Amino acid sequence: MKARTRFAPSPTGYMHIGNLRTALYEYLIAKSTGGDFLLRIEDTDQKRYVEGATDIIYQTLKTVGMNWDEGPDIGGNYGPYIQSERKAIYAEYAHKLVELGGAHYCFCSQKEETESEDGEEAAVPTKFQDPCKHLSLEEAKARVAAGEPYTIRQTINKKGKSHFHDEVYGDIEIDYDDLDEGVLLKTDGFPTYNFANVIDDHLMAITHVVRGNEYISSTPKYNLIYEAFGWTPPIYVHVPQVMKDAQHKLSKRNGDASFQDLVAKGYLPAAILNYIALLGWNPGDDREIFSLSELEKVFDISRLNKSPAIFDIVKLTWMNGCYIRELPTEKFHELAMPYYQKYLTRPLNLEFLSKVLQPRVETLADIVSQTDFLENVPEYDLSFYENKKMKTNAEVAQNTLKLAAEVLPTVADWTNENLFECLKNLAAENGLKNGQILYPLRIALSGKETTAGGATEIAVILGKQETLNRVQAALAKLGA
RNA sequence: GACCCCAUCGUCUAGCGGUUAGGACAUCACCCUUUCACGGUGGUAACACGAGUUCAAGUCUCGUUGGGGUCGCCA
Repeated sequence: MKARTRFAPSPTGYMHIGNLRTALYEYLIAKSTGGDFLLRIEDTDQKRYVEGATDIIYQTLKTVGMNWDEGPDIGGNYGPYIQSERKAIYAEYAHKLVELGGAHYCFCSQKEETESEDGEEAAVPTKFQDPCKHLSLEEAKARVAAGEPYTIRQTINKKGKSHFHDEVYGDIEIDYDDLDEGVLLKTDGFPTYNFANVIDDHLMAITHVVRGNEYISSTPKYNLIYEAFGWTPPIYVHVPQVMKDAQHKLSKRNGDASFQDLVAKGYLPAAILNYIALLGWNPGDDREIFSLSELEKVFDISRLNKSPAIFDIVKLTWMNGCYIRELPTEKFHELAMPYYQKYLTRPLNLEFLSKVLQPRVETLADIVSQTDFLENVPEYDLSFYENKKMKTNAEVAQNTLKLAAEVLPTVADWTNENLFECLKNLAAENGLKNGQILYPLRIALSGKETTAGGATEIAVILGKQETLNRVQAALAKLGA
């Protein structure tokens, strides 16, 4: 069966991770069955609309390669795909639903609704008993015709238990009495999510509805609407939340990472996508690295998880490192270039820098901290030359750096291989361990105890002249 | 408060009645080594609790506890 799924975000800001994961699962359900994935913008709440948010949605989906088959920008046979452009459709169906007995006109003000019978705000939320429900249809219509502001509210008269099946959670049973008769069409004529969703999903022939499990409790209400219209409800796929920690779900508020934040921090889109796919789903074997097209091949709804997953930036970081290492060298260099801006005016060997950096950074942003010494040697303590394993200290350094200073100028072809070979021979000739020359040299060139790259690699990056300068400066500092 | 959902190492998870409870990240140790990292090897670490059902329960049932969600003219 070819599935038709939809990603239906509201343009209220940037794309957060949980949202993107829902989109991914929708995309995968469609593509793993050879079906279509569509994009629908749910902008029925004008107050929450954020300028530019729609572009972020397009941008994000495109960046990760989740292309949609139908959507606001490319059209399709089921448009329009922006809910605000479908206002008339909802109104038509809402009034039809009233005629069918699935809804009624309501004239209560929002204030009346939130007050309990004795006029005080209820401490504990109680079910709203709508007095308008008992108005006769004629009377209600007359008031509507007279221009009185109204909403259309769902009518729930069923008794007993409602049942539905969810692909992830199994069979769910909820008492009709626990459902409230929510507003379907607002005073401003726009539908609420509760209504627009049902209408659109049916009209757009959506087969699988994927959404957060916070919608489980209200699903029977949607089914009642499908039922009233004589429509078949879609297959439900409720997915667990993506959490920040055990208590809090990932939210835009507390500065929790959004997709674009992560990208800005140097995470690769493919790695982010791969990581979130595994947050609530697994392939059934030990594989963890998947491209989008590989996911399309192995994805299976039945392997979706029920329990919430905590977003672990540490594991994402590891995975991102895997992706960075797999990048072609030229590609990595290209991605690294923006981080080299302040070094562009210097005669540094940036291609070689990228080669040294690639296997050891986990995010592109790591490049910043790994390269700070290239501009100039930071102040460092002579104790940096102290290293037991390498058998060096400031005294040894003074001697070995002197030796290096003599031989380095003679190296004609300034490559890592040549330099290493040369210094290794120097060590052998003088009965020293390689580390006794290389370690002090690295400190001299970088001023840091740990660096990306060894002594000779740094020498290549810096270039011959700068290397010789730094060795002289270090010797001076050592009092030689 | 009512209703719904969830529960395996710190984290993501495998497990679908019989396993020495497996993998990955993290962590620790060692190896490799031109520091750090990468890579390699090994270690520490989990079935929330209590009753049942069964020859046998992480796996099924019920309860308890803990956590999350819903109860908006937000989605």
